[in-house]
Amino acid sequence: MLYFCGVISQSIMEKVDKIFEAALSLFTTKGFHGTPTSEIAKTAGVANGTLFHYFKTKEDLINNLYLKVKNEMVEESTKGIEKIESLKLKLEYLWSKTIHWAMTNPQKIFFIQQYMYSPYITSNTQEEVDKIKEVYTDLIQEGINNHEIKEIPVELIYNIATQQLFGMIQYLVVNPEKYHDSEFMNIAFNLFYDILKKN
Amino acid sequence: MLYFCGVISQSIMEKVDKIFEAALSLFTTKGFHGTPTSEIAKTAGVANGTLFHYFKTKEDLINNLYLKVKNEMVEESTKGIEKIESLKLKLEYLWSKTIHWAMTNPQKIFFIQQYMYSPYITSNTQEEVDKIKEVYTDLIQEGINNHEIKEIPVELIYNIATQQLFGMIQYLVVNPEKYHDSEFMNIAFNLFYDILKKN
Amino acid sequence: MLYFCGVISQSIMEKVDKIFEAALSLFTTKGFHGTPTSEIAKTAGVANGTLFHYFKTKEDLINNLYLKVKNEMVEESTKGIEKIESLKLKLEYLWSKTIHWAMTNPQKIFFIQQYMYSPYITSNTQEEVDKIKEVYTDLIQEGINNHEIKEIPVELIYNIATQQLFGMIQYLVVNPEKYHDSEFMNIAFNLFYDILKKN
Amino acid sequence: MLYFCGVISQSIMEKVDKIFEAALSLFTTKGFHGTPTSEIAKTAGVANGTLFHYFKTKEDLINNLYLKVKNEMVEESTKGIEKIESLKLKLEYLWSKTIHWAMTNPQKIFFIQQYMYSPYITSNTQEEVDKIKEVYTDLIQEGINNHEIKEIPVELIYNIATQQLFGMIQYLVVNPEKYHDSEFMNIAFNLFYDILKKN
DNA sequence: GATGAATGAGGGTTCATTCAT
DNA sequence: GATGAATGAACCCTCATTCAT
Repeated sequence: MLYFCGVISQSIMEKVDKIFEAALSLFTTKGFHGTPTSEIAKTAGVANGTLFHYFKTKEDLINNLYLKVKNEMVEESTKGIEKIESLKLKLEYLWSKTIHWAMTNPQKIFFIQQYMYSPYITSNTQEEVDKIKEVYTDLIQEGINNHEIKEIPVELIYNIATQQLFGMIQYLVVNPEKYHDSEFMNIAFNLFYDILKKN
Repeated sequence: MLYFCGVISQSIMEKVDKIFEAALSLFTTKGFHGTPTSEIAKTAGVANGTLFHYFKTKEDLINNLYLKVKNEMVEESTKGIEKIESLKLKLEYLWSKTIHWAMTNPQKIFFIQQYMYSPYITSNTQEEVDKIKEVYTDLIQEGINNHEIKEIPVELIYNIATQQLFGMIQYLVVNPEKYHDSEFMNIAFNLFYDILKKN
Repeated sequence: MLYFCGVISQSIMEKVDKIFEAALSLFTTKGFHGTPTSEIAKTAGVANGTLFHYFKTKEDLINNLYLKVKNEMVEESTKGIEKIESLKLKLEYLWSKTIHWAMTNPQKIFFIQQYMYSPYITSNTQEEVDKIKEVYTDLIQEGINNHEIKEIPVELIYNIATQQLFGMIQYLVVNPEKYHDSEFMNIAFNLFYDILKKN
Repeated sequence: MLYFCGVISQSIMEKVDKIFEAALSLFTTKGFHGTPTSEIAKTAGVANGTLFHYFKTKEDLINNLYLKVKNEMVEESTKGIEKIESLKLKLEYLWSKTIHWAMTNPQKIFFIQQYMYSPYITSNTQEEVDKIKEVYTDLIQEGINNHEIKEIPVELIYNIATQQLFGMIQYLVVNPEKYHDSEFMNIAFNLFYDILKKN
């Protein structure tokens, strides 16, 4: 994938990004099958064939898009976390950063939810995603070792925490005024933290 | 839709059900787009045209299937709940029945997860599904009124509880031996109940 | 074709006629291909299969309908002509009766115009129609023999006269008020008669 | 529609024209419904999808074909008419040129007759065709103003003349030897002209 | 005779992908 | 690299026709 290269001409960068942008919007609203590659190209303002210079197939496009969005979510929510000392504050940092990212990128979070279990996402991509999630599971494992988090399988905690976070985001998308209610958000975080914390 | 009628000849009933069964299996493994109607018909052992005799379009089929599966999940998990007195036991009943249903119908729970946010499911269907979920939200509201459940918006609790339950199911699907470990299941339920229960 | 029989139960008669009526209306407005037999049946108020009791195929239906309508046009326009003596008056009688029939049965004349050259009308049907038109060609031949009509091939005169009549009907359909203008109608007939009459 | 552009690569021009040619032949002999688009493409020597690259639907194809053929008929029959002075000679020129075109393009005239009243031809197309026919109605109006043509509504004269011409063409198609009989053709034209000319 | 569920061949159309320019 | 005309396989859906009741 050329777009991972560091030094690339501006115009090429722009084209790939426009394709990603168009694909994100269209896949989310119309579905994978409901979106012709021709429409993606048209929306992106490039020629039909150009799309296939950057992505071997349509599936290749959605898989790369999925990885890119997942990466972005993790990067955005973990950026600066190393400065924080206590585990609880780290978790709160992650939790609120993730929610912030979701609230400012509703289409992206919706895209993730929609294609998480879709058969278009290959197992190869899933494995890549699994590597990314180690950032989170390592933190959980550390908390277990320090007796701050319950002694429960890491995978289970991760699943439950992630899913619960998604449930919270869903609620905030429908009730965005709550997002600015700090008292509510405080209670909400404790709903999350209480599951993890020991005793 | 004839299959809603009470008295119907066996053979017609069988045909619609065979179509549902084939569609469930194929949509789950190959996706909506990846499954030709011809393959559904062939798998169901009926003619291609027969499918369109019962369902106006392929989308009509998946929407009816989604409703049917959702209904089944709720019915199976709530059957007999009226005999139980305490709220906590009611919640445990629902929780374990739902997990039991999911473990014995892995394809159905996977189908729900996969098509929950898909654009193929119309808003009309979503509204029907929302009516079904009242069984759960009524129970939560009752618990809030009795001061047994936290005073948090019902919608939020429902979202978080549901999503967390899905997280648990995902874990059990990957680690089925845990399902028979009653100690584990006990801890697991408390992870669920602790979020809901007041202090 | 059962509907040609003299003694038939009322209900059967009615069904065939309702099918004819529905087919006439639908074929004219939506075309042969654009009209499913199921819609004809539904419009006629009979079951889908009933149509195929009376007509072996859809083509059989349109061919019989075409013959029926053509027959009706000829019968309606020639009824009572035997009482008239002069050739000119006979022609005027035919001309005005045909126009009258067309104006009171616009759908039928439109149907004839539309399917006259259509490939759905078999050569067999065309031959039947050709037999019907002898009523007219015989009259023309008689006029030629009596030196009242130009000595031009009968077929040509018939073609020209028929087509010109259709041209007139088309005009009257668009401008129906002219139909009640007897001065106009008189001029119009002479446009028709002048081509035929010798000198 | 690219084929309307003046400067176009030969190969594109050829493809559209081959599709038109194939469609004309097949629609005329087998009817609109009786002709699969796949057969049109095959006959034209292009891929099935290519047809839909140039025409949005099958109906779009027949409408464009109808317009093209009508246009050709008018252009062929009016080419050079401006050099002729007298109205009678102009009419004779039009009449004989039209018949000539019809005799050398029997399939095209048959196509026009067959689809003139068909529901596949949209009202939009009919309006376009109506614009073309002004060439003729203007000429008739001019003749009426000069007291050379009967004072009868232009629309009526146009209808009658057109239809009568079609009647003549039909006759000539069945009896082509008459087309070379100049005495016959002379009489034939007078059958046409006598309706129009004043007294 | 009348019905209408069931059929399955067939057709219009779409669209991912290619490739010559 | 970028284009977009061309492709043709594949799919959803229609509908004339059958046949058991």
